[in-house]
Amino acid sequence: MQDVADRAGVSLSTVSYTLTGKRPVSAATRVRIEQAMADLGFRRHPVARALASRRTHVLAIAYPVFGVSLGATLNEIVHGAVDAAREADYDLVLWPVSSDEPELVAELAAQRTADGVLLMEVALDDPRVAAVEQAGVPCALIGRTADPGDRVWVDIDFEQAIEVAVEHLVGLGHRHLGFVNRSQASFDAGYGPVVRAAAAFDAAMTSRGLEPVSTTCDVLPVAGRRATARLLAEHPDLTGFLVMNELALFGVHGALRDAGLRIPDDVSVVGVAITGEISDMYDHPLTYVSTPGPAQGRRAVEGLLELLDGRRHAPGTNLPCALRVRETSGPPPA
Amino acid sequence: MQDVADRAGVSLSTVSYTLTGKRPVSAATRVRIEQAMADLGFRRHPVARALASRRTHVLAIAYPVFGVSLGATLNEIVHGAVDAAREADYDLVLWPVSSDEPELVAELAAQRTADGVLLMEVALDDPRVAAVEQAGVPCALIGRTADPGDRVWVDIDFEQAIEVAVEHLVGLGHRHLGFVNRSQASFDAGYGPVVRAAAAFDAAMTSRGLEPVSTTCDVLPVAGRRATARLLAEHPDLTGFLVMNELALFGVHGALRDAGLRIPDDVSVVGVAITGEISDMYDHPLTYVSTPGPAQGRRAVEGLLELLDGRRHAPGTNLPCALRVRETSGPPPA
DNA sequence: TTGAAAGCGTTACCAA
DNA sequence: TTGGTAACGCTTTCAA
Repeated sequence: MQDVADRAGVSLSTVSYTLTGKRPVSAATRVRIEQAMADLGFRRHPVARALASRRTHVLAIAYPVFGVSLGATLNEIVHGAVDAAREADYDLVLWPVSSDEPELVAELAAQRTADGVLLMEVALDDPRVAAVEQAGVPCALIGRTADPGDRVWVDIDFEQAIEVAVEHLVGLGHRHLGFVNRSQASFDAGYGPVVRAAAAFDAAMTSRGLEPVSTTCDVLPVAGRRATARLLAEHPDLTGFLVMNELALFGVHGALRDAGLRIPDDVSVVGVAITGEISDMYDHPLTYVSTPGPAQGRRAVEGLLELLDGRRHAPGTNLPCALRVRETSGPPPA
Repeated sequence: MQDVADRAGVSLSTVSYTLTGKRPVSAATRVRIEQAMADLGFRRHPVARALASRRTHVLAIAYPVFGVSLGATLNEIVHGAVDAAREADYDLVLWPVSSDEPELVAELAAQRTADGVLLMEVALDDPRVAAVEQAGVPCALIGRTADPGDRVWVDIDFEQAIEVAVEHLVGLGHRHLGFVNRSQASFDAGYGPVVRAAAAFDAAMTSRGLEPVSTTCDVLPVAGRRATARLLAEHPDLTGFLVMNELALFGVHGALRDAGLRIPDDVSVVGVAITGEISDMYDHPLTYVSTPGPAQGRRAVEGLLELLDGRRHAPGTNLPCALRVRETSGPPPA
């Protein structure tokens, strides 16, 4: 940077100030400096910058490399986060830690190698939150804890997602719908998405005078197959299925076919909180209610940056999902 | 750190040296210093360390957030890499960049915010390699370029993987095997895994006096379904399938069932270069030839660190795969 | 609008 | 075996 200053005939500090923009610099010298930087192929050194300014200009996202999801969902969030970070001139790195390693997250945060941390797949009582905050690093939650306080959080509006799916099928004429949720274990643990979706489904059905039929299901194709088969056995009149379980989806199809049912002639299937990528993976393009995906990551980053800059941040938000009608839903058989 | 020095009654530099171990420190003072560090809850500041030592102690891995794989395969590699890095006291971060953004990789490397870069899903002519190296940052390849030179690379021994799978099925009595490869586009592009597997399958079959039947197939369940149906139509005598295509696998099953074939009674299915996680996702636990997964990441990191330390590094390696016999393979029908 | 210089928290060189 | 101190490449305060 001294080289740039010399070549532009100014002091080192002026170069720094044209870079940071924290002090007015006359147009003339700015041009000379920029020219000098171009000539010399100058690049700011982030490490030195971080040391001097006590800001790394890096955001980290705890990325669960061993989660149970297919990756597509997480990656959409990451994508949105990356975009938002880049726009704000921040780098976004992923920390490969699974959700049950709060100590690791704590250690990484304590290193102060990132200005803020994004937490994905946040549980109701997530030790990672305290881990990060105790290190004095602000964090944003994708999902939310039981009591998020005035933290930055971005969650999915599961109530709306379920409502939209039910409305779609009921609107097509269905009266008997089954809901395949995620695992019983996560339900028992009070994991937000699972509990809220279960309640939302019951509400959506009963408010329409319909009987809610639902089941939890491990996040595995085989589990989906068994759960669906059981549901069909107990409720042979079911003509529509809501599935909020990426992997189980694949088993659901198998079970329906085993039962001799065609999609969507005999039975409709709607994925809930699914990405387009997953929908494409289905045998026939799956009708689904999409996750807000990128928007979640984006909002989380924006909120986190507001926090960092001391701007007041918007309160937490539940983002809505959008119905995408494709080829697995239609009117019930006559 | 000055605080630690004061409390231990030594100079700042001595504290630094007990930390780095680059200079002998008497046992007595070492103990005092460690005590002082514990008392004060001292933590080294990685940013300052990086600036002074010109080493970040961070390794980055270009993580394709929008790859076509299911994530499980990539994540196994990441896991191995993380472990190896941690053992060597390095941090490993993931850079969320897709493989077709070499400029991004170049920019990140030029920031010199990592001491070395791991590249996954390396193509035969991968611009990322030059991008990283031109920034003066060493890299290791998972997969390999057409001419890896004396770079560090770790690839899968696809020849062995195919051979093992063929041997397994032929050993069970099969004479007519079909191979479902990855996309035609990647074959045409000369992508290593696809080209090598195709050749290996032909070799394994012809060397046994058998006719090799194979097809390329997009990385999608529907594509797998169609490809398998076509293969069956053209070669009704097929009794075994090798599938080196994570997503197509799900479609293969559907096609076989559509044809009224039971697994493994009528037809056997073997996944090639698949992870256990994928195997578990199959309707019945899939017989497969596993990827070396974590070993790939581990070896790549080890090689990269050797490079960084100026130790001579081992040449590139093809890691072998292991056959896992589960429930989708058996003798052909009589 | 600009310059000079004091840090930022380490490492590593030069002496002792 | 230890201490003092100049970097490392920036940001930012204090002066002008």
